[in-house]
Amino acid sequence: MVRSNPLLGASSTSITPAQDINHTQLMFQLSQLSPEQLQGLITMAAIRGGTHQPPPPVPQEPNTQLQHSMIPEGNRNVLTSGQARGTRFSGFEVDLRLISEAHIVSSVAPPGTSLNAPTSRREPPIDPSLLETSEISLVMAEVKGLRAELEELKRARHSASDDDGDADDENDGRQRKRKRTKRRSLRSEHILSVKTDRLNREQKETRNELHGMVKREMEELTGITKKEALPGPTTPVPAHTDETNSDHRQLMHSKLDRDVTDAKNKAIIMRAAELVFKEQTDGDLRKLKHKDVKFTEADLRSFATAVLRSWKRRFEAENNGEKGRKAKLQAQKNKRHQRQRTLKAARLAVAELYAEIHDGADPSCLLETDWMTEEVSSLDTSDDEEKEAHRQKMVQAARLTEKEIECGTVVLEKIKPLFRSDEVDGIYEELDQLGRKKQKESGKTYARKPRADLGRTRVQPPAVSLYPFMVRESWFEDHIAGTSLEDNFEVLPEDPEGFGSNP
DNA sequence: TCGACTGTCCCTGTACACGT
DNA sequence: ACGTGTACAGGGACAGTCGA
Repeated sequence: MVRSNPLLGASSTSITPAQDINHTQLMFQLSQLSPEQLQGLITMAAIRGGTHQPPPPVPQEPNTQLQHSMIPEGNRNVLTSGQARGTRFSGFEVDLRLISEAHIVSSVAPPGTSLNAPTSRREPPIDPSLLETSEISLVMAEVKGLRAELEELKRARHSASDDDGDADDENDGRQRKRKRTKRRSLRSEHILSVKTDRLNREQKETRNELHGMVKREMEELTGITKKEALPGPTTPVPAHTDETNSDHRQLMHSKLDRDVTDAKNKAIIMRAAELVFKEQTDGDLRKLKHKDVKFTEADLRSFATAVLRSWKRRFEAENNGEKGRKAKLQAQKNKRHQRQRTLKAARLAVAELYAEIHDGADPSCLLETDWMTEEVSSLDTSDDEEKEAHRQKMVQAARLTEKEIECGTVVLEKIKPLFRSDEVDGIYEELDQLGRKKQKESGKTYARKPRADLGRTRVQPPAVSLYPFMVRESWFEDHIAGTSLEDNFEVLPEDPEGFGSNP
């Protein structure tokens, strides 16, 4: 099979299978090298390709001699044949195939005898002062960039496959090869974008710190802050004045009516990630609490994208009628759910006390958020008159004073789930009493929104499986049996210890 | 009287799952 | 890869209590 190496470009001639170096594989191998090793390879390739200006005579180091001597006769012919085409990097022509071949040669050499020798014992192959001005330094910059990119990919692969981290670097080449063939997803490319429960404490803290930094950077770049209304598509872009250095600069204008992939949005994401990455990888400017947690610029881009999505959502809720309505509904639902959780937490707080009174019967397992009474502040209707009439009923049921009514005191209406049996209702009632008693004994009483019970109930079965003793028989027979709801809930095989049929 | 502390309620932002 | 729906943690606002 003959195919061209994409890295060598269109001008590349056909090459034999032996010379066919997979781009990714090659870059991966190159990434394993130290800067000195790369420097050696580039120098060798340049010399063999005839593009390298010979440096002034310098004492030949043992290792550079070894590098040279390690090239077998056949490969030397290739290197010197001049048939391989070059790739132009910043005005300097260097043959990547030559580099790759030189690398293959070096990679099979015994450790310590070639390029694999420890960095500390190696000297630069040419006078370092020459590198500063020579074209090689430009190539080095290019290669350095590629190395950084490959480091990101390598780290991502490690984090995606397991949590062993750097230990994988010690694995043999066989395992590495297996890993390389693994399919990559975008998620796996981001160290800090893996599921947060797979991160350790330091990584989580660093993640939060970086997220905050990226967000602040984006706020500065766009002028968008939490308190202000989000700018619309036609809002003029104001000039930003930095009072500390009188630097007048134009704010970057986000397009919140467009996707995060929109060119302007993308530019903001890239810029914010770049600025934070530069700052937080700079030894002097780095402010992160944990100095050794690794992260990539891709992580920061991912965070920046999430920030922009969040703004976009807010913008749409403010400006799109249908989406705004949905957002309001969701907020209402969240609020109700939150109250159920509060109720659960309050009952959980006295569960131990309950168990002490009832021979160790622990009611904690009966406290699912989903099983708690709902508390709603208004009727779900768009009819204002109906709403007001319902409020009046609540106000009366809660026995509000005239003053409280005038102040618009909010009353929460209890909506009891109909599935609950008398026994479980009794347990909840006792827990609530214990809670009230506990608070009374502490001598502290706090203002709470008044509650009203107008007798409304919820027929829907809960999503969480029920214990048999919790189910009200009449509810099942009247509302569930024989209906489509019958398949919508599940009853556990037996009651918990201390309750129902398991006293 | 005032500041510190605490409980309650709710908003906001983040994380995750899922569909496209 | 992206948008969307949803759950939930964190923290702010507010109000009541307590002790100096």
